[in-house]
Amino acid sequence: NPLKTYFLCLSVLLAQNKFIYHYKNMRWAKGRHETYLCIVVKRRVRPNSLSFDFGHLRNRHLVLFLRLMEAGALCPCLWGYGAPDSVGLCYSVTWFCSWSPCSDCSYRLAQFLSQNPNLRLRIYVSRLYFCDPEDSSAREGLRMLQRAGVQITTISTVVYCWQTFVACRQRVFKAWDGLHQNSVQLARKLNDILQVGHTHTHTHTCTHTVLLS
DNA sequence: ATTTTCAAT
Repeated sequence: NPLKTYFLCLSVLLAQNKFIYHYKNMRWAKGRHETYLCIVVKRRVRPNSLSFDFGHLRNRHLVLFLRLMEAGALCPCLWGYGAPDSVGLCYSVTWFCSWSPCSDCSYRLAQFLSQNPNLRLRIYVSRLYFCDPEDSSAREGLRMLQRAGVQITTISTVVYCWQTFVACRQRVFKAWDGLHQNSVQLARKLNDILQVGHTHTHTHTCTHTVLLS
């Protein structure tokens, strides 16, 4: 039963030290041989009611989550809410990834999303996974996600994650050194990656800048 | 910056 497996793998709260270690957005993240994925699933049940699900997965469970989405596990019947008129159901899914998705995951996600236009996905990433070479497939994967309508941004503030996914939530989040600066640099790089293929907009922006200066 | 990278056998 894939759904049972999903709930077994989905843990709700993350230990503080785990969260900080894996979500640190430093440029050279040594030893992060794991990927953490915090997710929030919002589902519009009726025009004025929302259901809300959250938790975190890691490593292979990310692939499992993908597989479950592909298998239709987000369908209301499987989730046990069984609305008979589920035609207009809308999902809003937010991912907070420690590493950005690899090219394979991006490809599968994009494909899944094209078949499920009632699902909106936002992805926040702490670090970019294998995105240094300009022609890397990981970069192309991120662009593919963007074309599939995914909003990809870097995590600039982790307070929401801290309050939502981390145990001992009463403790105030203390930002690590360079959190903001790293996030600015990362955002710039991500922007560069996503700009490729949007040359018209880019040219326009450049012209504008030249005129101004 | 010369560096990092989905962790289970």
